[in-house]
Amino acid sequence: MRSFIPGVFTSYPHRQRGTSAANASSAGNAPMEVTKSLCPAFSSDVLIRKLRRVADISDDDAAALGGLTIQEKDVPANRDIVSEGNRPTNSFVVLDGSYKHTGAEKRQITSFFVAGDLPDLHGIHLAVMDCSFSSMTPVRLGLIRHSALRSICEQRPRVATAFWRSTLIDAAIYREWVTNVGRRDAYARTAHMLCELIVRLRFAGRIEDHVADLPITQAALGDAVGLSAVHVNRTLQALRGDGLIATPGTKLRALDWPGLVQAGEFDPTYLHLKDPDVAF
Amino acid sequence: MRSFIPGVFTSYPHRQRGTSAANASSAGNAPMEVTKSLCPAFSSDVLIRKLRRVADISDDDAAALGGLTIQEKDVPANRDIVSEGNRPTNSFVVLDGSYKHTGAEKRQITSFFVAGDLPDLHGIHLAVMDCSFSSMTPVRLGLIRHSALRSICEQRPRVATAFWRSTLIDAAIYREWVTNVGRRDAYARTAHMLCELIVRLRFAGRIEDHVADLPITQAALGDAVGLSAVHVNRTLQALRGDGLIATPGTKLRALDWPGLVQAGEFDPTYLHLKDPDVAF
DNA sequence: CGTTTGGTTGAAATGTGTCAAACTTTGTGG
DNA sequence: CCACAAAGTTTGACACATTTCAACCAAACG
Repeated sequence: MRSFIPGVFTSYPHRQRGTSAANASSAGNAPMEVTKSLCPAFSSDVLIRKLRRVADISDDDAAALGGLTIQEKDVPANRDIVSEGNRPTNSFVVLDGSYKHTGAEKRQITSFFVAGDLPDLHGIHLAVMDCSFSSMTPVRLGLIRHSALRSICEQRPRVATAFWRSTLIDAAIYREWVTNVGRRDAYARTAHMLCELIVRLRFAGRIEDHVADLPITQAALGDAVGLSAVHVNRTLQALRGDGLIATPGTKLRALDWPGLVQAGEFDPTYLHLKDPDVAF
Repeated sequence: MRSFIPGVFTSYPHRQRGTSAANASSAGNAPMEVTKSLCPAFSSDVLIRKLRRVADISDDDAAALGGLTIQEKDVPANRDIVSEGNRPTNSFVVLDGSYKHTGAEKRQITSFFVAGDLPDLHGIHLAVMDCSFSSMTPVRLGLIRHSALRSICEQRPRVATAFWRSTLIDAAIYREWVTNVGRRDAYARTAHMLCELIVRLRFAGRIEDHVADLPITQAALGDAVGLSAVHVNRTLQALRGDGLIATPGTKLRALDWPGLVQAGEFDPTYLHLKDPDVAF
């Protein structure tokens, strides 16, 4: 009985030519085994906290957000939530657990998501998904109907701004990933990715005692940084050997945060944190 | 006397540690030699056409957009327009010419922009720029104050949606670039990039007789796809050798569009074109 | 307790980068 | 309009980071 792990989500393009067309047209919600429940108190709390990290939200706005109908769903690990080509009518917030974005053979993960994140918020205005989302660990999601999101955006410009800003930060992260994958060698690249994950987990309140629980397989890390699993392994060994990190079990501990930051040429500006207390 | 070339813009993170801090804090508009002029008729026309390609814009909305004050500026090639760390009070639309997004030593271009694009629109809601923008060719820009953009967004939800959608498409393009750089080899990678550029130029009405004017140096292409200039050269030779493209002068002609699409595993879904008549 | 999944290792293959030089085109100033 | 300079392209040889393949080990799982 494994408990929910504060973790990460990913998103990745599907690229399964041939077969994808057929699957893709089967619109609507992707298949997933779920335990439905309705518990708006918790889920809207996660959402509001996230938005407050991203933008200024008045108590009025928060109250309105609290009125949103959020349908909670528990999804096991490694399930597709949304697939490329889908035309979902919901977006979702990650309440707990980790989520990723994947592809077929030559799979590339284009982002990880942690509690509070809104991975497919862009679905409000982009009808057809251009990528897929799936869970990396057991995860709890909060589904919010696009119609509800649109109407709250119309009524509350401040909330609309917050959502917009959230998608802009996602974009900034993608930009940084392009640079990471395009121009840094394996060592710097993985260091950079670990820095980002640590900061985001920290910001989401998911780091305790300087130890992040990163339920990420080395293969998945490789899919994110564009390296083979084997080489990720060797790179992690190098990082450990240099005393930058320790990886007890599924955890990740930054033993030498300044060193790790330097190794990854990590500058958190692109995360657009409202309170950039990134020091570890 | 070189005429304006319909072209591309780029954006790239600066990464010039040390020195950047000093330059960055010199906020406001980046230094550029400009010929100012006020010609809203032309510039708002470019803007409206762009937004109509992106979302549904009523005539009312278009009229409101036509009322925006857009300050035209001519910028020579290879000038910084906005630098990482800046806090600009404008965004700009590319009216004509090409624009890129750059960095220092290990420079990575994270996007190209063509006429109609709004490269730094995210500046409305993200105060500090996390990347730099500069011109690749002589370019004509249309500056629009953030305050003006914000107020039109408040008054006209449809326009706000269009702008938002535009930034979401930018994000989708970044996502695709991550995949491109992370998982495709040099051959597929460059093919994919050429496909994207051709489609976007076509969509912007910048392709005549199946020939795109791509005033892009091979080094710049390399900075975009994460390859060395030398290897880009060899890859282009391979593409030419396979009869996929021809590059007479600064032009680019897709001799075998289906072949190029296949070579690049190019699927234009991520561009979210309203009218996906991508056939060449 | 066997099976699966993920981590670790080694050796060989290869794609891409680097360096350096020649060549070609474009731009500039006399 | 020519001549030179600068910028961009092309070529070859070589170095090396990363991939691939294959096997083994450890831990988690049912």
